[in-house]
Amino acid sequence: MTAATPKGERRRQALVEAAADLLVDGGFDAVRHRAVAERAGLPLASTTYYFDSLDDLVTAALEFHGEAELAYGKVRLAELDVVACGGEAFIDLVLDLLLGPPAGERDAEAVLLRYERLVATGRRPYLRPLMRRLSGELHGLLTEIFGRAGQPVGRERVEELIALVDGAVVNALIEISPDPRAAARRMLAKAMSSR
Amino acid sequence: MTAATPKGERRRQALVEAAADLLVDGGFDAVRHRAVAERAGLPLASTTYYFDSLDDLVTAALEFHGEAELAYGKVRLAELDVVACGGEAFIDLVLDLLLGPPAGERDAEAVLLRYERLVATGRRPYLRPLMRRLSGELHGLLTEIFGRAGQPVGRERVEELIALVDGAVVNALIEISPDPRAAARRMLAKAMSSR
DNA sequence: AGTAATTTGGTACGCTCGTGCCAATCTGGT
DNA sequence: ACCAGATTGGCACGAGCGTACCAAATTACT
Repeated sequence: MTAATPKGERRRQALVEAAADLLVDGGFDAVRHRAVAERAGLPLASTTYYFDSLDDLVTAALEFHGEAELAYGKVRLAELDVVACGGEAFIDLVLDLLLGPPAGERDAEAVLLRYERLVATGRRPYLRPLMRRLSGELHGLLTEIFGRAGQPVGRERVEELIALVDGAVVNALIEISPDPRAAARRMLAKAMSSR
Repeated sequence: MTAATPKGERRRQALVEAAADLLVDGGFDAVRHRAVAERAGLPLASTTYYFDSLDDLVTAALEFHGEAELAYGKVRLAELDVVACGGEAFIDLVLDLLLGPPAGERDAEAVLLRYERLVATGRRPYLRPLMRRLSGELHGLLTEIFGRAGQPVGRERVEELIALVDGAVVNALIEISPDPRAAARRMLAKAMSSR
């Protein structure tokens, strides 16, 4: 069900944002009708009025969150300063695109959803079209960043670097005090310096 | 609670195996008291008698499954034929260690748990000690395989190759017809030929 | 054989969940 | 102002969940 009224559209959007927040805080399991309604300050039934099912709500929340990430990436791309984009700064830029802006103490948690959603797609085929689109746009963004920074790369090389970062992150998640960004940074620095 | 009787120990083990099966088939969410009891052909209460909580049961199931994987890896290591271990065959061996034996049509599903558990550890700190141990043993096994095959590698190189495979897999999970093994194979072949 | 400890398994409690229902209310077009 | 359609929100149903309980049965040990 989609809203037909401006106010209705605002309510629907509030639900999507509340669901996206829950997604970040507690993962897929945290997105429940009642939790979403409460966080949005709306009655329970509004969640079933605007979304055919919980899967619909989860999909909308994931799309909203993914688009926000891409928007952040586009901003970073637009404000890219080609001259001040040396090795260190460039690596940080790539990491910010792939993992989001550094979140300090809560970095591991902030990064987690990026991988939960990949793995979750394995058991939720209905997420595949969305995830493929988001992933494709991210690849494009990254390719453009490399080109703009004077290091043009092919599709294979981009996929290789992304895989390296992603693999480093998921393996870092099991550490006592996980610092996935640092692990990814190490891998990325080594891979980019050796070519 | 741990069993004090031989029969009790057998029952407990049956529960662990049933839970491990459910873990493979349906992921973490599928491991429920009732589902485990039913699959093991035991009454519901046996699950709470032998395990203090569901987390305990999940942990035991994951440990059982992980040990089985390591045992498989050790077998492959033991039967390694150094001469017939050329590039292609060696890559397949490494993939089998990291992803388990090829499962044909259901390969994507079989591989999935290996990554679900990494990501799940992000929100379940109680899994960290176990996952660290399993991961450490796998790294050791892989290092030994490389050495035995006449390509000794350092810790950093092993971690890099593992990250490459893992990253390739999680990114392959969102494809229409996921073939994570093929994606990992491509990455691995390229990385190992270029050095 | 007898007693104590362990194990068994049926049952129930309290809770959360997704979802359906429907009278009341609001809104936009005429 | 009026009315059809959109929206609201309180409520309840049935299912599944983790877990506790406890009398009966079994087992281990002297």
